[in-house]
Amino acid sequence: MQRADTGARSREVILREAVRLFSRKGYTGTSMRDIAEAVGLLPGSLYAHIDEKEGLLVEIVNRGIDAFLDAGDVVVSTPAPPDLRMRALIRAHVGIIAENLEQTSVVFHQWKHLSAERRTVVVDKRDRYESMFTRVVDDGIAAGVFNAGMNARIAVLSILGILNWVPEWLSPNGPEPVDEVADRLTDIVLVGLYGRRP
Amino acid sequence: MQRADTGARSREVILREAVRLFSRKGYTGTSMRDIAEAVGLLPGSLYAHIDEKEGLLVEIVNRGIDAFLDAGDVVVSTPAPPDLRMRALIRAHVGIIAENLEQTSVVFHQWKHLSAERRTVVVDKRDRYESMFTRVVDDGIAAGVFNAGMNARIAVLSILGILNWVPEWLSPNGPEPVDEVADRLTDIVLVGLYGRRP
DNA sequence: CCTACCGATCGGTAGG
DNA sequence: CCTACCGATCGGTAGG
Repeated sequence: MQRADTGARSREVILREAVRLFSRKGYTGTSMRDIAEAVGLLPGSLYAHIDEKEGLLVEIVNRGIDAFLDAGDVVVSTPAPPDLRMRALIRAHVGIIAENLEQTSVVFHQWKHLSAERRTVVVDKRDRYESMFTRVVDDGIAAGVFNAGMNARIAVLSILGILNWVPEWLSPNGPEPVDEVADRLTDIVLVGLYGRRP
Repeated sequence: MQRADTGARSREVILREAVRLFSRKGYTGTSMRDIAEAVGLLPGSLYAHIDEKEGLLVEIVNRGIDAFLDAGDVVVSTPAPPDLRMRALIRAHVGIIAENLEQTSVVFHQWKHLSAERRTVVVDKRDRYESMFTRVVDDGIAAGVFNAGMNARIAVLSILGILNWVPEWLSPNGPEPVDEVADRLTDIVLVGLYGRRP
C-alpha cells in the first residue's frame, strides 16, 4: 500500500510547475533549469521523468483542450433548445477555466510553439470544439430562435473571443459565483447591450 | 536631397522584421540572430542601430497601443449617442487591426515580456483605452439606451474579448470590407444572437 | 557595418 | 536522482 507510483507522482509535480512557469513566462521563456529549481531537482534529473521539454507542453495543452471537448460533448448531446444549449456551453467553458486558470492560459497561448505535426492535432481539436458553437448558432437560426439576418460566422467568432478572453480577468475566488459570471456573459451573447429579451 | 537618414531607415527595417518575427515566434522565441538574418546583417551589426532587444519590443508595443488610443480619443470626443459611439469605437479598432495585423498581435501577446517598469506604462495605456468602452457603456445605461439590468463590467469585458480576438481571424484582404466586419461585430454587441433591435 | 569574440545559458546525455 | 559534462546558442561588445 506504499507509494509504488513515485515516478508518476514526480511527473505530475513537474507538469504542475511547468504549467505555472509556462503561463507566467511563456514556453520559450521558461528553461528546464527554471522547472528543475521549482520542483527541487537538478536540471539533468528532470530527464529521469520526462523525455523532452516539448513533451511537457504537448501533455499540458492536450489535457487542457480535452477538458473543453469532453464538457462540450456532454452539452451538445442534450436535446435542449439552442439558447439553453448556448448557456450550457458557456457555463461549461467558464467552469473549466475557473478550475484551471493557468493551464487554460497555456492552452490558449503556448500551443503555437508545438512542432508542426503536434500543432495539427491541437488545431483539429480546437476546430471540433468551435464547431459545437457553430452548430448551436446554426440550429438557433434554423429554429427561428436566433436572428436569421446576422452573420453567423462573425457571431461565432465573437462568442469565441468572449470566451478566450475570460482567463485574462476571471478570478475564481471573486465575489460572484462562476456560474453567475457565465450567465451574465450568456446574457450579453443572447441579447447584447440593448437587452430586449423574449 | 539624398538619404541623410539611412540610420533611421535601417532602424525601421529592423523594427519591421522584428514585428514579423515576434508575431510568429514570440519575443523570447526570437533571437537577435533571427532578426539580423531577416534584415541581411550580421548579428553584432544590429547594435549599430539599436540599444537592446527589449528596446525593439518597447517601441513596437508602444506604437501599436498608441494607435488604438489616438483612434479612440477621436471617437470619444464626439457627442454622438452611446450606441453610435460604440459602433465608431469598434470600427476604429477593427480598422487599426486590419492595417497592421502582425503589430497588433505583438501588442496583445508580447507586452508581458517587458520589464516591470515598462510593463506598467503599457498597462496604464491599456487601462485608459478600456475605460473608453466603459464610459460608453455607462453613458448608454444612464441615457436609457442600454439595458440597465446588465452587468456593465462583464459587458465591457465581453466587448474587449471580441475585439482582442479579431487579429486571430481577420483577413484584411477578405471578401467583406473591414468596416462591414466591424459593423457585424457591433450588431452582436448591441443586439446579441436573438437580434431584436429598436 | 564587419571581424572577432565574451561569458552566460540553453536542452539534453553518459555513467553511476 | 546526482555528478559531470556536451556542443550549440544566447544577448551583447571592442575595435576598426
